[in-house]
Amino acid sequence: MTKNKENYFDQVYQVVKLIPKGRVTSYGAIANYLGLKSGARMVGYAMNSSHSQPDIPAHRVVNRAGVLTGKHHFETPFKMQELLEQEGIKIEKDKIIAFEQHFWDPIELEKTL
DNA sequence: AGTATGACGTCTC
DNA sequence: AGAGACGCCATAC
Repeated sequence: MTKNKENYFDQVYQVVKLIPKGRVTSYGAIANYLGLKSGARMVGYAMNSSHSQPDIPAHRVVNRAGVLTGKHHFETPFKMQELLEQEGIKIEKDKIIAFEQHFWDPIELEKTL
């Protein structure tokens, strides 16, 4: 398979789809889980490509500060905040309140095993 | 084909 | 302690 580019792009999609409802994670957390400590940018960029994926809750992925940096890439800049609020997450000034409280890390998956 | 930029994060000065 | 620059891999022009 020469064109089988299972980049960590696909890995990111899998992890993002595994994010439990009402929980959020950060780009760095995913990158760290995949082993890319500095590849946080790629995680976010993968989200940009997430338009090719049907079930990518990109609204559950925010930056390290819990800020909805990518909200502008959604259907509407308010869609991201709306989706998060629907899951019980409060947002203020595009920032998640009690971010660490809703923070979820893919590492917990293996840790729970 | 090469350059520039990007939904971030960490290191260094 | 605050500000600036770099790194990561891929896509776009």
